[in-house]
Amino acid sequence: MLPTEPLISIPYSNQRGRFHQPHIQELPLAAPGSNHRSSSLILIKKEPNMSTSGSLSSGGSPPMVGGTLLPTMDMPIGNSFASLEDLSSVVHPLGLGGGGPGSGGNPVDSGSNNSPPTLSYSTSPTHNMLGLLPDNNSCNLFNPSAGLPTASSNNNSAGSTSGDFGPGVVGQSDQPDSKDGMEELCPVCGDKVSGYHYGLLTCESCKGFFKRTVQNKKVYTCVADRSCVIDKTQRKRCPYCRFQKCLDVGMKLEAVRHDRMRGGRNKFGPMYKRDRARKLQVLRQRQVIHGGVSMGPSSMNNTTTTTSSSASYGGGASGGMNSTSSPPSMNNNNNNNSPSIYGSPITHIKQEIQIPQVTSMTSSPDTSPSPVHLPGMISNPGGNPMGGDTPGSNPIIAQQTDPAGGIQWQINAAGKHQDIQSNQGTGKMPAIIREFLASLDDREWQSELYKLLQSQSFNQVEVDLFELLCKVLDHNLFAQVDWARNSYYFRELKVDDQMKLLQNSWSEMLILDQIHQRMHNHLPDETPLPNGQKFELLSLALLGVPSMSDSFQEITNKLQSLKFDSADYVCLKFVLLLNPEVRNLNNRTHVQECHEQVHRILLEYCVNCYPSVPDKFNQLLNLLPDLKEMATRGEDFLYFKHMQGNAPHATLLMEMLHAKKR
DNA sequence: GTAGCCTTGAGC
DNA sequence: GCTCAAGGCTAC
Repeated sequence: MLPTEPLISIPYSNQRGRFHQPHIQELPLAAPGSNHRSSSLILIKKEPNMSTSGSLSSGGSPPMVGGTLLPTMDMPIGNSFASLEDLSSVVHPLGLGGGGPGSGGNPVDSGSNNSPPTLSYSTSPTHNMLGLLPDNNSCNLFNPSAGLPTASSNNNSAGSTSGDFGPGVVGQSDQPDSKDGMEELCPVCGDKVSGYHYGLLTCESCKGFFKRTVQNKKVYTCVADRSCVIDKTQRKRCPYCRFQKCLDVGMKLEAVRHDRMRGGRNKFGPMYKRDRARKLQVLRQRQVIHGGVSMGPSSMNNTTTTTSSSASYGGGASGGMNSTSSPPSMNNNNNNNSPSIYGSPITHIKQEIQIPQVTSMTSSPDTSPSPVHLPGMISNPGGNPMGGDTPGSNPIIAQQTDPAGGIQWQINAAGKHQDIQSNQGTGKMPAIIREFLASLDDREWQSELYKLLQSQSFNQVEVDLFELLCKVLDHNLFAQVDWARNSYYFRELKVDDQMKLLQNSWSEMLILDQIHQRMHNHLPDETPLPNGQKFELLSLALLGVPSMSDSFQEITNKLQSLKFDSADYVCLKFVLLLNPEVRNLNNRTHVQECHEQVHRILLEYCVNCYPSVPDKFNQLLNLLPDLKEMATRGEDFLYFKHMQGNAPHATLLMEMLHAKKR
C-alpha cells in the first residue's frame, strides 16, 4: 500500500546556503552474505497530485522515528508492487535496470531469494550511467594525469610500506603516488581515497558515512529530485543521494559487520588483492604505451586472473585494459543529474509507451562526453564517411555497412537516405522502409552500450558479469520499448495491447537486435571493461546461454547468405512485434493489418532490391521459429538465474520475464 | 552528523 | 610481525 500524501519537506539553511533536512528512517542492517546492489530502476507509484518526490513505503505505514511520524519517501529499500500493471510510473535513472538495493529489492533483505521475488524497486538517483564522477575525479588510474605527485597528506596512520603496491592504496602515502602511479579519487565524492572500504576504494569520510548509515539503520530522504550532486564540498547536503551513490558505485552493505567485531579480514580481501594486481597491470601497460617504462614480458604477465562470480560465460579478468579507455563521463559534477540513457527519465513500461511520441534516441541531445571509440563501434559519429559533417547537417542515425566496414547507405536524422555504395540492394528502397530505418539509431545504441559498460565497472573492484549482462539486456530492452512506442504501427495501439505485444516479443527482438548489431555494425565478441575484466558482448545475443552459440551462429550464417540487411532487420522486428496471435488483444484487427502490411513491404523490398537472392522473403520468415526457440531458451535461463537470486530483481527485464511466466 | 585519527585482529 | 580494512572515538 502506498501513501498518498504528498511529501512534506523541511528545508533549512546553513552557511553554504539552502540545505534540506533529511528525514531519517530506520534501515535494517544488511545480513551477512547478502549481495545487494544499488538499484538503477526506479518505480514510483504515482498517485494523483503526488509530487515527483512522493512517498514510498514498504511497510504500508509511514515510519515512526522518535515518536514522530515521518513522511515516507525515497526509501532506498525495495518496495513491492503487485504487478506490472499496477505500476504507473517507472524511472530508470541509469537507463538500465540494476540489482536494486538488493537482490530482494531491499538492502536489508537476507538475501534469501528462493521465493518468487516481488517486483521490488528502489528509488535511486541518476548516478552512474552518464557521469559517474565529478570533475575533480579526473585524476585517476585511467587518466594520464594520474601518477603525478600530489600534496596528499597521510590519512592512514598505519602508513606502512606496501605488500602489493604500497600502503594499500593510492593517494594516501607520503611517498609520491607516482611511485605506483595509481592515485585515485573517491568514486562517491571525489575526495582522496584512503583505502579499500566496503568493497572499493573510497575516501575516509564516505567510509564513515556508509558505516554509520548501515550500522545505525538510517534511511534518508531527498527533498529534491534524488539527483543531488555529490562531491567533496556538497556531500553533506543530501545523505540520501550520497548513500544511493555509495550503493551505485558498488559499496557493499554486507561488508558492514553485524556483530561490529573489530579488526581482522573479511571475504573481500582476495578481491582487493586481485584489484590491486589488475591495477598494477593496467598501470604497467599504460607505462609501456606511453613509453615511460620499458617492461619486460615477465612483468607484463603477472596479472592475477579473476573469474566471474556468477557469470556462466567467460569473464576472467585479463588485465587487457584498452589503453584508449577513459573513465565514464565526468562532466561538470552533474553526475547525479545525468539524463537517463535515453535522455529523459524512463517511466514504467505502461507509462513509458504513453509518453509523447518523441524518440529520445534520435532527438535528445547527448550532453555527456563521447565514449571512447572501442572496437566495433560505429565510426565517424555524426559525420559522413566521405569527409565531414557540415555544421547543422543531420547526423547519420542508421547505416548499412559491408563486412569490410564500407558504408553502403546511410539514413540521417531527417530520414534522408543516401546511397554510398550500391553493390547490393539494387532496387530503389521504398519510402516506408526509409522511414523504418530512420527510427533506428545504432550509433546512439552502441554509444550508450559502451557508456553503460564503462560506468558500471568503473572503479569497481570486481564486476559480477552476469549481473552486468542483465543490466545491459535491461538497457537493450528499454531501447526496444523506446523504439516500439515511437514506431510507425505500434504507436497507434492502446497501451494494453502495446504491453501484450512487447511482453510477447521482447526476447526475440533482443536477439534479432544483436544479430543486426553484429552483422551490420560489427559489434565485437567482447570488450574490455575499465577495471580490466572483459565483457562478452556475444553473451547478449545468447541471452546468457553459452550453449546457444551454435544456434546463433547458424542463424547468423543463414542470414548472411540471404544478404540480410538493416531494412530486413527492421521489418522482421515489426513482424515479431506485431504478432496478431498474441492472446487477448483488444485491437487484433489493427495488429493483423499492420502485420500483413509489413509482410507486403518486406516482400516488395526483397523482390525489388534483392532479385539475386531467390525467395529471400520466405527464407527470412522461416528463420523466425529458430529465433523464437532461442528466445524461449534464453528466457528460461534468465528466469532460472533470477529465481536462484543471481539476477538483479529491479529491472524491466525481470518484470518482463515475470509477466510472461504468469 | 561528519570526518579524521585510533584501535583491533585475521590473514599473510 | 606486518598489513590493512574493519569498528571506535571524539573534536567539530
